[in-house]
Amino acid sequence: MNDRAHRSSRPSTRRESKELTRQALVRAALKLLSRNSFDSISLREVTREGGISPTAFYRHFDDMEELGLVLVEESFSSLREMLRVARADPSMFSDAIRRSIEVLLVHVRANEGHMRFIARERHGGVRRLRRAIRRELELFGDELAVDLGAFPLVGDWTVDDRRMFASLVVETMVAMAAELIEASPADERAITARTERQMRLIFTGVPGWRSRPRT
Amino acid sequence: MNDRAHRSSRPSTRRESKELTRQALVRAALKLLSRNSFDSISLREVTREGGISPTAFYRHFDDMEELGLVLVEESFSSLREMLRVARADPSMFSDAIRRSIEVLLVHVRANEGHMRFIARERHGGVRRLRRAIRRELELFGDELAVDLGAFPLVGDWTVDDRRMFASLVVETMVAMAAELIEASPADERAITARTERQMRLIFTGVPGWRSRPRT
DNA sequence: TGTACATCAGTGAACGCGCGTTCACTGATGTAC
DNA sequence: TGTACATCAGTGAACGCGCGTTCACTGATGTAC
Repeated sequence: MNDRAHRSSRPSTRRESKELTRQALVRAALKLLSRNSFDSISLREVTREGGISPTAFYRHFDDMEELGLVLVEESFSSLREMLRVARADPSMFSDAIRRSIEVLLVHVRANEGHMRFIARERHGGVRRLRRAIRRELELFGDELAVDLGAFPLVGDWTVDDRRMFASLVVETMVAMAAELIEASPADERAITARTERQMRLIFTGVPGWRSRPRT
Repeated sequence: MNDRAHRSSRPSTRRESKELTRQALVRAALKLLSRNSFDSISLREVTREGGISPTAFYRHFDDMEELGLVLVEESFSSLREMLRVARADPSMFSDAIRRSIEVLLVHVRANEGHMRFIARERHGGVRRLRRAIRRELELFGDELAVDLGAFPLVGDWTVDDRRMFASLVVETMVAMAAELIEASPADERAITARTERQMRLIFTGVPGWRSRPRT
């Protein structure tokens, strides 16, 4: 009993190796997605890249769409982790805009596959992926809306206005990420600098914004 | 001689019907693109939808990519036409933001195929299409930067600041268009209203923006 | 205007290829006692 | 601990299908004289 409980508390070798194969498939898909969009890569390509036979794919996913949904979850959990770490960063208070852009830049460079997947499939050819990504971006925006409430004045805005604000920020940041992925390192500075000025312009409007409920 | 000149001044029946077939292929591609992304639709699908045999495709385009580039040109020439008409609209002066959003809304509803193509292939799986669309969006932004110079204060900004401003506006407008395409008519009002507030927030920052050359 | 020839948009058969999915299987890992 | 059986991740052959591209062709339209 003790021994059994002990064994089942850590994954068996079989489970472990299945998990490794699964991760290989996910990584293979992300690699192929750097050149093509999701609805044009094939199950056979993914298994070839992942190093298993086509038939073994079904031991892990019902079909390609299910793999796509896993990619959505993965991509956004890494984004949420980014937000969590950023919140704990003390330099956020003194220079939030510049620091946020820096954090996103680092995240994009460290998670190119995930960010490209989000940018590409957000408006891509697979409905369920579009919906899943839109939903995640909305949740992300809601989280950000709370953080934005910590800025002077914004805390007194209506919930609706904070959401409007957050979605503008999210949109601007996603646009920067998408552009960075395509750009050469030489253009990096120009892109982040322009985005920073755009963010500053947006924030410059804050003191003049008259937030009232339900016009 | 007179007779020949006369004949060649209007398109022959052969040219006309070739042009009609070509347009049928373009329309067929746009229709298929409402369900899939460009790199996952096939030449045979396009010709099937267009009502000709697969082999006749090559009478009009070298390959699918060339068709895609034609779609980019078409999509942006309709967008530029929109901008041209909007400029001549007298109500633009009194209520530019609301009116611009209204114009774009009408354009999206009248040109769903084109706008979906831009949103989808902008970050899609075909490199040449991404580049062509990015280039067109930059040109569009440059045109808009000139128009924005007509606003109070903005006319005195540096070229670089006007471009930064224009690209923020373009990004926000493209995001609205992409969202409208996916949305049900019931959500239309909420989307345009939110975008209008975002635009107003951005413009609220204008008086506070200190534009100077080369920081 | 009439005739003889050139052009060329569109056809249909054919090709080799990669696809998603099924099936019966293998053999290593896990479990019961 | 050892044995006998169960589980199940991964295999390889096979299927029917749609793909892009080639080729020689047809016949209506266009052109020269």
